[in-house]
Amino acid sequence: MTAEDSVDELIDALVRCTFQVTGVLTRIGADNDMSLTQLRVFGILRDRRLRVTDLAAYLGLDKSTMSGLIDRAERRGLLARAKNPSDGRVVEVFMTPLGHSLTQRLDGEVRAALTPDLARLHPTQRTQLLTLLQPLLPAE
Amino acid sequence: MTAEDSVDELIDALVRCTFQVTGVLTRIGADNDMSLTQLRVFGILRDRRLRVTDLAAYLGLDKSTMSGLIDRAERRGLLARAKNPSDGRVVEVFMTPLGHSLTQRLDGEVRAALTPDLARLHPTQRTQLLTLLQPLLPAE
DNA sequence: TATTGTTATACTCTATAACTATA
DNA sequence: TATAGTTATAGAGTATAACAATA
Repeated sequence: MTAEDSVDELIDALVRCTFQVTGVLTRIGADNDMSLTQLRVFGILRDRRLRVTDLAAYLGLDKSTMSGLIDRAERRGLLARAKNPSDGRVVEVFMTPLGHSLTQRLDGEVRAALTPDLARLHPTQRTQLLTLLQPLLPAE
Repeated sequence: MTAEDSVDELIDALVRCTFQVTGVLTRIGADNDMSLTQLRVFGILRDRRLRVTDLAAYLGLDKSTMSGLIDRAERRGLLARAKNPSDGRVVEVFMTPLGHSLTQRLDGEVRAALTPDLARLHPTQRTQLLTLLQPLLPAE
């Protein structure tokens, strides 16, 4: 097997793994009336308050798309908006207590769903996997 | 660090990695007017011809959703439908030559996008990663 | 009656373009 | 003028319910 083949095979596994994890996230989201995108938004806002534009850039979405996403989450009491006092154009977005508690619950469900598979790896292997995934993660 | 923490940390990396790869797939799909779901459909039909219901089950979608997805891809000449002669209710779906060539091109783009990251791993590490991902892949 | 697939409907996600308000 | 955000619009993705055709 050539080096190129080994990369191709790995990419194949990586893509299938991605769809697998995405399936888990999508299912758990759907059970709670949350889309995959909403899940990402909540993951990002867990420990931050961001402006609409920054949030959109983070997710690779248009500002207008963000407006809609925020609208719907705000209507459900999960997110809130606040005007920035030093620049009247800016709107900051952050999670409400309800949003935080939902996020925590969803995190628990995701862990519960994925832990059984990962538990089949030895602790040493888990450490290895964590290390090997680093090159794929977004640069800081 | 406890064993549970190590699993949690790994799940975190796995989810971030998933969003990263999903971002690559979404971007490449969007450049070719293909959604993530369409990409999955084409991945599945690469070497198969499936009935509408089986395709829906495979993707975890409703039959009616499949009808719409197939409609749009058929209108673009990428997929085709055929009646099953032995059961008049069944419709089989398969890729056209145009669909196949598009799939090949997209595969190339995905490889080109992900290879640089993976090339930063040694061949030995790539083999390790491939092995460690197996427990996460859907059972045969 | 049960199964396969489509259609009608409604809602979310998404981008583009046009707009308002602020700087 | 430029930037931040919203709104109007249009199309894709999604599920539910109702339907037609076949078994």
